[in-house]
Amino acid sequence: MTGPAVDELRRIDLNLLLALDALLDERNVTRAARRLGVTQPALSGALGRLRALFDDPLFVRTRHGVVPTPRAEALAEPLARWLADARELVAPARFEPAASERTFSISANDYMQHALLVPFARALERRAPRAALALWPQPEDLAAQLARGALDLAVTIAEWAPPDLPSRALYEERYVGIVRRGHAWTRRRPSLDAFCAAKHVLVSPAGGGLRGPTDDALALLGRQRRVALTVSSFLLVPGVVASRELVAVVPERLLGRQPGVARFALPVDLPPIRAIAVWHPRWHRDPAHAWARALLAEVAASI
DNA sequence: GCCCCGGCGTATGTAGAGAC
DNA sequence: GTCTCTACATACGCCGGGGC
Repeated sequence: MTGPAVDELRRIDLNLLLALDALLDERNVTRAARRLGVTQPALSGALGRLRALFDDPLFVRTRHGVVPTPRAEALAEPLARWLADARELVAPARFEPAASERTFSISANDYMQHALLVPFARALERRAPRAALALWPQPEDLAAQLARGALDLAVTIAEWAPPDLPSRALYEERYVGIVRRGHAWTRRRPSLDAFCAAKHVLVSPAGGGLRGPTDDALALLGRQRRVALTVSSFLLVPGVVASRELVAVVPERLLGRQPGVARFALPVDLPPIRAIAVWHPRWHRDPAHAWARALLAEVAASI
């Protein structure tokens, strides 16, 4: 809206419309003034401004008060509608999951999508059947995507989250080692030497990276492992390990009931995975966003 | 900090109707 | 015709917000 239309609206004082509403209801300036908490002359002044605004007397005096002119009568219904809309506009924002058609865009790596966001999608379908969920891979410019509103939330681990963004802890889990079923390590924990000498599969979502949390933990001990293969997806790891003489270190939940692979005890201590949700501050008080965050935390607590 | 403007309250004026 | 009551309008001063 621009130009003359905006100028017209600028001339309208909401208090004048409230005065008109009270006058239409009470048909008495003194009682309408009392209802609005102002004095009679103040409301009389407001009536004068209303008359100038609408270029109509609006009310004429009678023995027992005032009666509206046809112009004022005609204003009654649209005014009531406008005031109801205005009250709705300033009422506290609400979110109705059952009626919402909002699309929630969430990024996460493929493993977290599998472990957390697939159950979240089921919960969302139950609670907000008309809403939609868009899952995205973790972008390199995560903070920028959140700031632009391209993403509502990102599920990531605390160490990788952009600094200074609001976040909420979701779940913790530990790393486990996996090898092909029947491998000697499934019966006896490997030595650190054997572990470092084995051929490892490393997940590098961005592709090409040759370091992970396992390498950092080994580096603290002055050791190094042999990475023979990198893949871009956690979900590829069990299949790769099941068919070759490779070992991998993966989040515990990834193992599940994967055929052909079995876990083994790691000879090195790794810090737990702390999964968190992060978002941009501008969404912090958005009712729909807060509802989705709470649902995500609820699902995370149940997996 | 000063000035202007708009809105409000107090005091008062005005108009209409009823009682006598 | 005059007084009284009720209700709205007007004059004036004060105050707060906005612009410079």
